[in-house]
Amino acid sequence: MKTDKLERLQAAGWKVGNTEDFLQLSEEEARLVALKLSLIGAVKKSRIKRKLSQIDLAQRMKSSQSRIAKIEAGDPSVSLDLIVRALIASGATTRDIQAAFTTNERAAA
Amino acid sequence: MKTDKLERLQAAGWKVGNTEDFLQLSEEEARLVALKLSLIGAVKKSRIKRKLSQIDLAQRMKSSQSRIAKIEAGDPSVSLDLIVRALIASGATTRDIQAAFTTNERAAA
DNA sequence: TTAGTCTATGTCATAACTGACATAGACTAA
DNA sequence: TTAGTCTATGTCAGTTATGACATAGACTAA
Repeated sequence: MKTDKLERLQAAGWKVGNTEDFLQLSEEEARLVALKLSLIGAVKKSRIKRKLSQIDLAQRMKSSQSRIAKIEAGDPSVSLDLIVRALIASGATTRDIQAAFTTNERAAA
Repeated sequence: MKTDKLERLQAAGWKVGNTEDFLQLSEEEARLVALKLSLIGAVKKSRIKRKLSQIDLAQRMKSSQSRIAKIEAGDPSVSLDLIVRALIASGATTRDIQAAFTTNERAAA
């Protein structure tokens, strides 16, 4: 764990002893969430760019409109698999997907 | 669809009329599979690089050794979520993940 | 040999995800 | 108003993914 974060947490009154596992996990969890959000944004951006309605995209990937809405709303029931499938189906290029990751990197830094 | 691919498929005797949806889907499916494989490779590479056993990595991400083995074996029961979580837990940097995408891009080109 | 470490594979109950459906809200155009 | 299009949200039965466990194989070192 990074020292500055550790200090901030300790200053906030956190006991940072055997809770390292927990903190470590949180940081990784946060990274995954940030990544998902980034990809979700890319889905919506790509869909709009191609002038596709949620129904259009749903048909392309053999899903349903409600699921597309949930994807874009960041619903917790949506898997990373589905997000990426939507991204691909929406016509996003590999470069677009990479860009989403890059955005994620900036946000995490 | 790209013309060369279309021609290859037609030459192979495929009827490329109203089966476009199917072919389109296959192409997207293939892209997802390629992406997964690429990330799987990155997981193993990152794990080995950090000298972690499958058990070590499993503990880091609160999973099990058998699941790590399945990830690396490309078992169909493994989700993209789990692969990416393993990748993050293995200590892979965002740059490493991006590199996996780059590899994928080359493979798809 | 024996023991230890690491990885692979199968199974299973539980948990998580999915598409489909209903329904509602926002907005636009007759 | 009315109808149409698009999106949001809730529910649910069926499907898929999960961790845990057992077990086996490969390899190394005593």
